[in-house]
Amino acid sequence: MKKATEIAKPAPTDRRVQRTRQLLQESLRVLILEKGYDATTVQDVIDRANVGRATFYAHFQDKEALLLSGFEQLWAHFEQVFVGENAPIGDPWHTSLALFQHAKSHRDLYKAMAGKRGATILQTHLQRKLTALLQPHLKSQMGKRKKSFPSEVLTHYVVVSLIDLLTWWADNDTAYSAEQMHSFFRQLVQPGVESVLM
Amino acid sequence: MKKATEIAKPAPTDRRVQRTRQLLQESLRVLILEKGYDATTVQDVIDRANVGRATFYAHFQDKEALLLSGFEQLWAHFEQVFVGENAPIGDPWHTSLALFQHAKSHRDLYKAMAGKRGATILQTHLQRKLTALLQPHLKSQMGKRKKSFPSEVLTHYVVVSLIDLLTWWADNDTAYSAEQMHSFFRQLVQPGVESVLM
DNA sequence: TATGATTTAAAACACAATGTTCGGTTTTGT
DNA sequence: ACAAAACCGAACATTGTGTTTTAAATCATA
Repeated sequence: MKKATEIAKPAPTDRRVQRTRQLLQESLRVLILEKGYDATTVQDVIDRANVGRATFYAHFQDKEALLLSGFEQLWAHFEQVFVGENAPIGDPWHTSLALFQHAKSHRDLYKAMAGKRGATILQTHLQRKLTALLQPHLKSQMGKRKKSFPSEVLTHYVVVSLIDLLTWWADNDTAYSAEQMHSFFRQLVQPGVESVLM
Repeated sequence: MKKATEIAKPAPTDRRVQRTRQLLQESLRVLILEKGYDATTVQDVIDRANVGRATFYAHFQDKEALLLSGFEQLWAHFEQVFVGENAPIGDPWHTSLALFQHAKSHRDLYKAMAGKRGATILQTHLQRKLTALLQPHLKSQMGKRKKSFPSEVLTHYVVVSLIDLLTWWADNDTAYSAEQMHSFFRQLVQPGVESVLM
C-alpha cells in the first residue's frame, strides 16, 4: 500500500517520465504546425517521438489529453508571469497586453495551441480561462453604472474579441508587435465597452 | 450520350433525388443538434433517413459535403432575402440586422450550422462569406480617412465580432430579439470602428 | 399495363485509426 | 548486481470510412 502522506512532492518521479511526456507534447506541436491537429494521428505522434504505442497510452488517455496537458502548462506559465508583475487582475486592457507579450515569446506554442490548425477544444478552453479572469471585473464595473446592458453579452464580446485577435496574430505571420496588437484591441474594443458602461 | 445543350434546367431531375438529398440534410441537422457534428457518424445519418449507404455516397462525397450543401443553401437564401430588400451591400450595420432576423426565422438551422455543436468548417465558411461581403465597403471607408489602421485587422474584427454574437445567440436560448442582438452589436462594435475611421 | 432505364437498399469488402494486451527488453535506483 | 519501473513492438478487437456488387423498387413512357 502506498501512503499518500507526502504533500509537496508526492514521488521522486523518474526524469524519464517527464522526458517522455515532453517528447510527445513537442511532437504533437510540430505535427499540428505541419498538418493540423485533426489530420495528425496518434501513430504520427509516437513515430516522430520514437515512443512505443503502449507507452503513449500509459501517459495520456488519448490525443486530446496530450493536447490539453500542453495547453494547461502554457496557461499556467502565463498566469505565473502575469501575477508576477502584479497587474490588476481582471482588467481587460492589462490582460490583453500581457497575453500578446506572452504569445510573442512563445510564438510556436501559441500558433499550435490557439491557431486555426490547432483544435477547437483549445479555443473553447482558452475562452473559459479568459472568461473566468475577466468576468468578475466586468460584472462589477457593470453594476456601478446605471445603463443596463446584459453583462453576459459584454463579457462574451470582450473575451472572444481578444481571442480572435490573438489567433489571427498567431496564424498570420504579421510584423505587428505585441504592443501594436494590444493597441489595436484597445482602439477597437474599448470605446464600445466604455459607452456601454456609462 | 447526353447532350448538355440545355441551359436553364439541365434535366427534369427526378423528384426522388431531391427528396433523398433533403432527407439526408435534415437528418444531419437533427443529429447535430442531438449529439454534435463530430460525434455524428455517416451510419447515424443514413439510419435516421432510411437511406442506403451506397445511396449516400452517390449523392455526397462525404459527411462534410453534405454539411456544406446545406450551408450553401441557407446562405443563398439569406443573400436572396438580403438583396431583395435592396439594402446597402457591405454596410456592416444593415448586414447585422438582416442576419439576425434571418437567423430568427431559421433558428434550428442556424443552431446546427453556426452553433458550437456544428462543424468548425462552417464557421470558417461563414467568415469567408461575410468577409467577402463587408471587406470592400470597409476598405473604401478606410481609404477616405487620414488615420492609418490596418484594414485587414479591422475587417477581421468586425466579421468575427458579428459571427461570435450570432453563434452565441444561436447556442444560448436567450429571449433577446433579433433587433436587440443587432443593437448590442452596434453598441459594442460601432464606436471602436468609427474611432478608427476618423 | 408492359417495358426499359434509373434509383435505391443491403450486404460484403478493404482500409485506416483507435485503444488494449502481452511478452520481452532497457533503464534506473540502490 | 539486482529488482522495480518504464519502455518497445507486435498482435488484437473495435469502430468508422468509402467502394463494390446484386437484386429489388420506382419511374417515365408508350
